[in-house]
Amino acid sequence: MNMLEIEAKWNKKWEEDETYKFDTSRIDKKYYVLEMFSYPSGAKLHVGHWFNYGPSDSFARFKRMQGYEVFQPMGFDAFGLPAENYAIKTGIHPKDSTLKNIATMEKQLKNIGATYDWDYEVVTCDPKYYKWTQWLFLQMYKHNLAYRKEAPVNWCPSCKTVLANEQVVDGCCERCGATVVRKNLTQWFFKITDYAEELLNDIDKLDWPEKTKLMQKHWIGKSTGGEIEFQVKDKNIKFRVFTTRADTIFGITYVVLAPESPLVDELTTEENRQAVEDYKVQCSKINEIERLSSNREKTGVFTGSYAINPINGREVPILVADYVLASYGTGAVMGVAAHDERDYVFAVKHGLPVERVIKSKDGSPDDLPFTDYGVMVNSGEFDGMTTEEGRVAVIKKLEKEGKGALKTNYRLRDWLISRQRYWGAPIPVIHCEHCGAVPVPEEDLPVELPYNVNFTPDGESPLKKCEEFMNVKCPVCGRPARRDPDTLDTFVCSSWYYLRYVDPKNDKEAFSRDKVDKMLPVDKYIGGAEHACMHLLYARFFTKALRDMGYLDFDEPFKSLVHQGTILGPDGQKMSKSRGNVVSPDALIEKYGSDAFRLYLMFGFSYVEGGPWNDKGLESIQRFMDRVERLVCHSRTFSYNEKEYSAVEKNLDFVRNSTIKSVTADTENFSFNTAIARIMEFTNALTDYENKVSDKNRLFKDCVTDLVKVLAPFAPHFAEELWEILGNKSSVFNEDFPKVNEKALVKDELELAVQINSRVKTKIVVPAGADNKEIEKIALADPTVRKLLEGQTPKKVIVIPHRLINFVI
RNA sequence: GCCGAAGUGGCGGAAUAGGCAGACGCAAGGGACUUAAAAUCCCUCGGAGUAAAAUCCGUACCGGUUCGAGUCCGGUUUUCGGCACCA
Repeated sequence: MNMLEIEAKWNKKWEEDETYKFDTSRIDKKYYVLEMFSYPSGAKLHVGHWFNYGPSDSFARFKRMQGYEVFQPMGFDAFGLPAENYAIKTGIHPKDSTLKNIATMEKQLKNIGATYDWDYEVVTCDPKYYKWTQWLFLQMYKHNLAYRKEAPVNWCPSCKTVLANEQVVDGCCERCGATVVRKNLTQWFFKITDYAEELLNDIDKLDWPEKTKLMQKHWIGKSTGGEIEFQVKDKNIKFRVFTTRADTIFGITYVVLAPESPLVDELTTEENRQAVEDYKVQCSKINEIERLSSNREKTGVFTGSYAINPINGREVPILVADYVLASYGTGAVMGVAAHDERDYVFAVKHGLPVERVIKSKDGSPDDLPFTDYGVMVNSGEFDGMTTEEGRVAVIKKLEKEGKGALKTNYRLRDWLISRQRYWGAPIPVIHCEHCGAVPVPEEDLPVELPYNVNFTPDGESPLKKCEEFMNVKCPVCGRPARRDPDTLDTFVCSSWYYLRYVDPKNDKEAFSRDKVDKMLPVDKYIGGAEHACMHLLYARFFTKALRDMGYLDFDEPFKSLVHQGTILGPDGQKMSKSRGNVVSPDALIEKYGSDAFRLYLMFGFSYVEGGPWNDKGLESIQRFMDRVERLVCHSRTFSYNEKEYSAVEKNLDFVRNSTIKSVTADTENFSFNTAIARIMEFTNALTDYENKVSDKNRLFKDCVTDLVKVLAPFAPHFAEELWEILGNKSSVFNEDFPKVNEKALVKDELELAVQINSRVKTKIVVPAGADNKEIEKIALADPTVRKLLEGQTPKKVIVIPHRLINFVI
């Protein structure tokens, strides 16, 4: 077969017949399969894209054959940093390069032969799309879920530009090598923390990989504890710390502020100011991952001020140290050297006292620091309380005095959405000297991204330099005002695209409520595990926020989730241009066809694991396809009898039905490699029958028909061609996926392994219905078993139905 | 560093809920057919051991639980993903 011709033939036919157009009249049977949309990078589709889209499409086809009306849209996550960097390097405008890349990728995606309905395509950089991204921002703003505050950015003092984390290499600018510092800018945030509790609680309802759920739980990072208020000695200043271990309050020997805490300036005395300022500069050069590294030396300086422990009036020094983060809790912690690992290391290094106030419950001697839960000692009225009791009792007491409160804290931070970049959706806000930050009226959307912009980095956001964009009239007072020069994080665009897909041409609203309520949630969402915490959490947040605003009526966007693994380069490294290990499928597809290529990807790798690329097995896939083709062609030439099944036929029927059963279950689980292995076994059994049985039963022909059907989702063009060869006029994808005849799977006899002391020694055959007693009896009557037992009476007999019997002697 | 996951033949990978490790395939070796090659078909294929068996060892490493561990528990180690401005 010339696979290229066949693929072209069927692609054309499917398009003409609109085989895969979503039929809205069957919406009650809908099944929404969604793959994470692509970033349109310059390169062509690589092996990784195919690994994502090919198997997902096979899954979609499988669902279609099960009778579902499958909705499988495709689109592009088109804004983002790479296009802008490319523009800076080459002068090619991000819009031009992006649209060109999209055109190329669309063409290539069509070649996969997937069941995408391109009528529903979504492109995030299209003003018709980002109009609604901006509208969603306005809704967030209206519902108090968007606000501005100061937040640090990576700043390259030499390029005078903000850098993405990715552009910072070992603390230096990737372009010029200058040391990157942190600098505060006023930026927009979404209040995702308002939903922390619900985001956490609903995780358990999701059919997602357990590891992903766990990662999100840790990311949200709920911890229950309390806030404790400290009075600063000789100053009219109070501040709070968050702690989960209020029971250690008598052991506080110092207090630490994050270097970025606004309190630092207020609390630093004149003689300490220089040292503190120097320290802050030093800290601004270190990133958070390094800062939190527990084996890094714990640096810090004294502010010169003292805090008063509210429980016992004791004065303790206030220090500044970078192991405390401004973004978590209150940006201040109490130092309990005896009962916290980091505090202990810090205290020892800085000569601070270590005072023990918790002893272990069982009284065993233990080393410092003792971080387990225990019993309070040297703690006045609280002595004898356990950690569990004390951590509440201490806060309760302080609460009565107005010096504390029980408090739940989350590690999750609000979502920073401002980007000081060009290639993104402009933030629809106007800044007026008189009226402040004013949202753009909805009727003025979209705020279109101007084309003629100088995006070379020189200290300003690119949009800020575009006067015709920046200068507008204030929508409230009409006086001259300026637009917000920043654009939205691309994660904002991708947090709602699954909603837009079902209604992409709607120019009255972001999506019709009726449509999303009928089509959502997504039944199967497929994408990389690297999105576990960010994209997947942001999308969940959007859904919940929109629900509360009354725009939709479900709680979770993605009912079921699967992560595909990564195909690495042949060297075992992640594919990248710079490593030069990117594998292009084009030549292989030209040689073997896209079906063989897709089959190989599904057969050769675990879908969830991925692995290093090698194309050694592709030929074998071709051989397999040849075998199937031969079977199909031969099957037309035989004449068949309709006799009752002999043992050979019974066995063939068994293989047929166990194949159907396994392939159904495996495909459901995205275990494509084993599904295809089962189809190969079925093919082998059929070949065997063809070669060995001359008077062929009608069963053979039926099996060949089923073989083509079960293969269809995995090799769509090939199967469609075979289906035609078998004399059918309609598409094989309008057929039902074969159903299991359970009766054919019932065997009269079973083979069991016989173990002596848990080692397999021999096998016995027992009637299928035999109970444990009977099995034991049959085994004991077996001459080989009797010999093995050497006349001994087993101490214990264990029967595992359908598997084995074990004699312990 | 922290969080999450993985480690099985020469290779890709299988092993419902703790029950016959290595399904399926690749590579390799041997054979059949052929003038020959290709294609196709058949056999062998974790290691040691043996004439063949028996037997022993074997799922990263060390230890544990169990009649029985690739699977569960404790520890070690290596690799991969994420760590909030790559998407």
